[in-house]
Amino acid sequence: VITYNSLIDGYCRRGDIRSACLLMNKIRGTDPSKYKPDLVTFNVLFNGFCKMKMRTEVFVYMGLMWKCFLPNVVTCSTWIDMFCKLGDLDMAFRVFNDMRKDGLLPNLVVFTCLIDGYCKAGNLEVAFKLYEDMRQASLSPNVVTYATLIDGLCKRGKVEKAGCLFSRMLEDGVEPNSVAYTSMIDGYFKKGNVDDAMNYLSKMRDQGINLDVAAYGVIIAGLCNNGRLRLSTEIIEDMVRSGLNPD
RNA sequence: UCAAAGGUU
Repeated sequence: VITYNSLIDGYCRRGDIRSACLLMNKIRGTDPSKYKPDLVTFNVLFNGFCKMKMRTEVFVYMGLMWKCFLPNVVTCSTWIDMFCKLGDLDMAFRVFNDMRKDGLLPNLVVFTCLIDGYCKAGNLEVAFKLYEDMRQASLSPNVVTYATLIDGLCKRGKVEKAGCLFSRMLEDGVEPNSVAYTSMIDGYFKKGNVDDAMNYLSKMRDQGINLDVAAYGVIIAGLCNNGRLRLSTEIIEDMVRSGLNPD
């Protein structure tokens, strides 16, 4: 089953949902006590559907799953993430409430999915309320949670608040990564504040965090959009020197 | 063996 699950996961990641489903149906069809899909098989398929925004297929397989398994935390976070990304926050919240009713404890990932959903919908109030809720549930926000909130603030133009949250993250003992820095840098560039963007870039480098392709993309575009073409060509040279190719 | 965050509009 583990081998099958990995195969199905591989198909899903390639975007080949068709092959994934065919394989799933095949192991469901080999009735005997030979192979049976387990909950992970369903989770993997759900994730594939979610990435492709195949909402109706999810409902079909939900029905199949219920016949043999109860959803676990991974199942629920996959559903919640999908509904959030489809913009159906009410449904996402419903899954969140239902899982608690069924005695499942939402974990860090579940909260972070919801927080991201509300951030992207522009509802920072609820996002921060969830951030408080998770702390009250004795869950410690990690760098993904913080990066999500920081990006939400930056995208709404609240770069100063994002900077405060960035500091709070450090006080909280959470190590920033390239994603958290990239959101801050992007936020400042979009405000036309090249100096503070470059400040965060220096901090990032001081901490020995390697710039990845997304980080370079933000910096290069930011410098270009702010008329600093000379500097941006230097950054491009850096990127090439570090062995990354502009994509 | 499975779930969450950043750049391209």
